[in-house]
Amino acid sequence: MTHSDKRAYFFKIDSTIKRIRSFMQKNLAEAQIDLTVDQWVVLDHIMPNAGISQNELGSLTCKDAPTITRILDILVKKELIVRKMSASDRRKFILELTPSGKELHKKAFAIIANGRKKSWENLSDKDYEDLVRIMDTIYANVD
Amino acid sequence: MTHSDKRAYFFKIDSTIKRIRSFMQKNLAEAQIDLTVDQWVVLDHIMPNAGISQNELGSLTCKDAPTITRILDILVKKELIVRKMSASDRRKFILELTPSGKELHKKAFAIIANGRKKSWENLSDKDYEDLVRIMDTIYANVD
DNA sequence: AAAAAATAGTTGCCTTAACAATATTTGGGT
DNA sequence: ACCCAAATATTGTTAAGGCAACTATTTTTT
Repeated sequence: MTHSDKRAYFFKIDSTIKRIRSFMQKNLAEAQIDLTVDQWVVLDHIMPNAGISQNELGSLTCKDAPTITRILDILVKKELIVRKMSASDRRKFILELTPSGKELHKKAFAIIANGRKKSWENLSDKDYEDLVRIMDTIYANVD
Repeated sequence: MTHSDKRAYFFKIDSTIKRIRSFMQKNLAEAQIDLTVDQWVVLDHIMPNAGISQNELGSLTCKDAPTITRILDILVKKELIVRKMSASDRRKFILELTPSGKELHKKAFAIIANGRKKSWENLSDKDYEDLVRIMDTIYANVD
């Protein structure tokens, strides 16, 4: 491995993740699901965490507060989630999926799971372990 | 490895690349270099390819034509590159770094190389091979 | 109890990304 | 020579990310 190979690793990851994103987006669109990939990620993290606050959601999804605000604005407009006032802390919102939000989540989950399977073809469990370890190591290195 | 682990691989890569990007951005800022990471990527691809066209640059950097147009607009405004008319094809521009563009590239390269070294700590050459293979496989799977 | 600090969320600005539509130029086929 | 298709670059729209500034609450400090 040469130095010039090593140079490209950021770029390699960056272009791959862009491809995966666009692949998933295409799959959602073909299934007539009106969600962006990031909207999906947010929806998917509210699903098992009913009552979560926006800040907590931001930590889970690795998105900053303004980004969360804006994505939630869109999800509220699409009537997939509701923001309820917190009784104990009037600064906070309590986030919950609406019935149609739950329904869409279920439909989208099938599409995403299928895309994930396809995108992982020809790769092994060992590869997955290695990938996670490498990502976690880099993550810690730049902390 | 459980199914729920496997679920997260897109998210794992996505959050890691965001961290690396922000780490590199911080390093550039601390070195008083007025470049975003994507502006750096574009500049770095023009450097060894003087005379390249915008479309070719887009292929090299995995960015679409509108994105290239807008990043180049910024680089031109910062007087780091120039767009020259192509003599043979009047649809094309010929891209070149200015003297101050070359100077900034040199300065930024040192910062990026250093950041790359730090971010890869505790990882091996074998890890690098595996990472590249995994990324290339996924890339091909979603093509 | 009053002042200060921390927390939760929003808004504004700039940059990047994907997508669609457009203008201009070039090249191939007839 | 002419028409049509392809190639090159630009503009517009919507979404998302990072950063800073701001409001409204809550908590801590004194």
